[in-house]
Amino acid sequence: MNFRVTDCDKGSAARCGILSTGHGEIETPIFMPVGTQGTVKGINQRDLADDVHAQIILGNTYHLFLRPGLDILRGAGGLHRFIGWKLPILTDSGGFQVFSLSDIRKLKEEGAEFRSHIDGAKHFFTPERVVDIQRIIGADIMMAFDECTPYPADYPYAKTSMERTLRWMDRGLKRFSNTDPVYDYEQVFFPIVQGSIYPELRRQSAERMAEAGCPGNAIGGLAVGEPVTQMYEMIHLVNSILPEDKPRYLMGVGTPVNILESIALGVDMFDCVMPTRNGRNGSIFTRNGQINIKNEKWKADYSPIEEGGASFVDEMFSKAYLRHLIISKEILGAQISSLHNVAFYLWLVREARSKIKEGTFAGWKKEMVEKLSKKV
RNA sequence: UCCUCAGUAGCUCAGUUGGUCAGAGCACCUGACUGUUAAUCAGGGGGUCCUAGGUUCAAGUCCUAGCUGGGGAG
Repeated sequence: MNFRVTDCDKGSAARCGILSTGHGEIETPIFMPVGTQGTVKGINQRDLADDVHAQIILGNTYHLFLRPGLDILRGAGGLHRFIGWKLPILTDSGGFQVFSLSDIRKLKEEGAEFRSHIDGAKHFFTPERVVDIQRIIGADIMMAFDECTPYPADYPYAKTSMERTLRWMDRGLKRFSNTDPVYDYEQVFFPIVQGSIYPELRRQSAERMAEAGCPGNAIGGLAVGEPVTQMYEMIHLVNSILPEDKPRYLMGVGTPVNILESIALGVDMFDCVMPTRNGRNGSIFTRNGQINIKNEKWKADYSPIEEGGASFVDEMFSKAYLRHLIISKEILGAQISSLHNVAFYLWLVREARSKIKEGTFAGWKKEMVEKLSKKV
């Protein structure tokens, strides 16, 4: 895998780059829609590629391992073929599930034991096994197994957690180096910086990642409840340590404003469930702010969802119609709002790239942040 | 005409032997949602308990009459 920074913003750490993978090139900064179970919920693969212009999507190791399972994925020839997606895929390792499914897992030095939320069966995930699984899934970019440290975490816990994640990173990287892709394209391995909100821990973690020399690095454990200013401080600190010539991936973030601010801090890759999940629940992101389409005020608003919006649905359907669909719990409502929101996110990063290239990013970002912060 | 059952929130209904009995679900309104156990979750407004009398310290709860609706008999 190769990463090439093509343009740098003068007023901030924002930059544009091209990341080439086994399934083609990705322009950064990029937003990666989340497709946990081999589907970006509510959006089919053709719309995802042709309308949304997604360049890469996510899958999840834990969820795909449980269902459909490795035999089915291997039999299909990997996740790309299984789901009919020709562009790159990044898989999260299950590290987030260590956090989000804390009730049904036991954390040990060796790894994490999960009780399947589907049938209760026990499964032991180790840093090595998670690499093996991601080999079989066939992710272009596979993530190290980590613990997404919960918030708040006191210093001793955050330190223990961060250090274990470092040891897991070493083990995962070793397994990665000693194994080959299952299919006929390159796979790469990204480690994940942890350390909660403690600068000292973040620094240590980031330094070790930098040393490891992987083709890309991720920042995890943020946007889990801490104040946003602290999140930005951590990103700023970590990005000052992570190598400039490698892509930086901020995991699980975030709101459109979070994304713009983080691009300004030098982040290149993002993923978040927000556009799909919030979309299903009636939140519509637009250039002029966030809309709760369930609100009564849209009941008879026959204007387009978003004039000049990024998706074909924006001018094809009205707010009143979308409200009707969402309130009636019609499947199409979830589909339209997901498509709109994800297209909006991709539009946002596309605009950011072009502003960085033009050298007008700072002013544009300021203006956008103001607009995007509003509730309409 | 008689018998019988029912009448409690916008809707469908819970409310034990009269004493936190003014409740639920849905609907409506509003809010959350950040590497997806979420087409989810939380909160809010809203009722002269059909009407009028009566019994009782106390009545959606018991009694009488009426009104409305369902079922049945003639």
